[in-house]
Amino acid sequence: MPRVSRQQAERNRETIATSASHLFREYGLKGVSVSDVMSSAGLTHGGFYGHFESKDALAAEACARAFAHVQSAWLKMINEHPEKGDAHKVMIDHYLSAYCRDELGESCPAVAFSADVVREDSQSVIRQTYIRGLEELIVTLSSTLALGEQAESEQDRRQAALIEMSLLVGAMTLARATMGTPLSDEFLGAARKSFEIASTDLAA
Amino acid sequence: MPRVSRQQAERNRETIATSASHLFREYGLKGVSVSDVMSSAGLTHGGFYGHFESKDALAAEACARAFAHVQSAWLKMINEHPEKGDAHKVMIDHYLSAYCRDELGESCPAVAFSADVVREDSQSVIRQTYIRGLEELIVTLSSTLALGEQAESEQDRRQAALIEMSLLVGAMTLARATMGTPLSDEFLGAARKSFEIASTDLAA
DNA sequence: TGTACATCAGTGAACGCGCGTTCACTGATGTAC
DNA sequence: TGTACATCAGTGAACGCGCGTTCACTGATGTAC
Repeated sequence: MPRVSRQQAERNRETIATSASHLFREYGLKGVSVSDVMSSAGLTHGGFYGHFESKDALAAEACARAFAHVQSAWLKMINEHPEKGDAHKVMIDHYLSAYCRDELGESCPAVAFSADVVREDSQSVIRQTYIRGLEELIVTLSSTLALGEQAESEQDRRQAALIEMSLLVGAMTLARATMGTPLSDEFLGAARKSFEIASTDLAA
Repeated sequence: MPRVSRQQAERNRETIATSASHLFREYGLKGVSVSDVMSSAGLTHGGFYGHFESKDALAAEACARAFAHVQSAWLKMINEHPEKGDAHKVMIDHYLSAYCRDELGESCPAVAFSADVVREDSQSVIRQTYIRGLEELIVTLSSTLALGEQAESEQDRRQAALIEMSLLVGAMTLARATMGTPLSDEFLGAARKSFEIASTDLAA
């Protein structure tokens, strides 16, 4: 059934990218072949290079899409919780939920792609994509911070956001690596508690 | 030059395991072949299966060795800094140093193996090795915590250790992924600052 | 609107390559006398 | 201590396999009249 309509071809491209975004996050860049992605999209492997220049190019696009997805989810939460600090709490609770830990394919790209990105050289497209996506998440996270009443500097906000981002990524990484043991829930619980205490401190 | 002495054979096994421990941390389990490990140890690939049952078995041993190395480094710091809280500060400062970020081959195994471990099934030897090593690091880290004067519970200590471990792993992961950009140093700096503030709070 | 034909999205065989693992072989080591 | 021989650590060719990528082909789509 070759030669589908242009509209269908564009839809196929979307499906390939979406499948890749999920598969790469679940199994890693080297744990998924081009054939895996294509059959997951209901196609055969040969047509791949009509849509993407290389596996690396697909990986970069999959990474960008994953970041865009988290970014829009966070913006949605911010819109839906206009009261100061509410959105922040919702975002953190969702990020550190057991659901988010278990659904590897929906994983936060900052966690899922980190190991692969570290091992790419710094000029690679996926690395640049990762850094841009991460920087945008930090800015968004920073915007939700309701620090104390005292005049806090912009640097304080950014620093707080960097620490929070690190804690989110670290707790999720370790909770995933220890999945199936009590330690896994302990990591999520401890991190959530840490955010609660910080909020209380700031509110006081 | 086949048939070396038993002593030399045992030394070769050590070299293979040590090389693997460094290579796997730098390039990931799937980024290093058995041939890579063997030639890094100055041997040819064929002899590998005389020393290890499989690549997976080598990976598990390499992971165990990396954890043992960090554990002994921490215990050494604790011994050398008996004053309350001093060892903790030294450990944290070292962990979050630019040197530790840049030397991927010497990397903390909790960071380096996390992505590979997440993608192994929960019965795999490397996963069990990782979890045991991580749990031991947490206990050691917990033992260095000088919490406030008020009677803190054992749960408080453990929770604080889990949070600290998460922050260490997250900050290092993100600093590595953003290496070569200013953001990388920002992550390390922000995390170090976070530990300082926590210490000040506790001291007060 | 209908026909003729060029286009090109998708197929599946094929490419060279490197992987984890096996194995017949070699020759120094270790042992029995 | 010296000799004869069994052992076995390391070598390198070979195995089947799956990878990323290419390409000749097919036939429905898109277009020109």
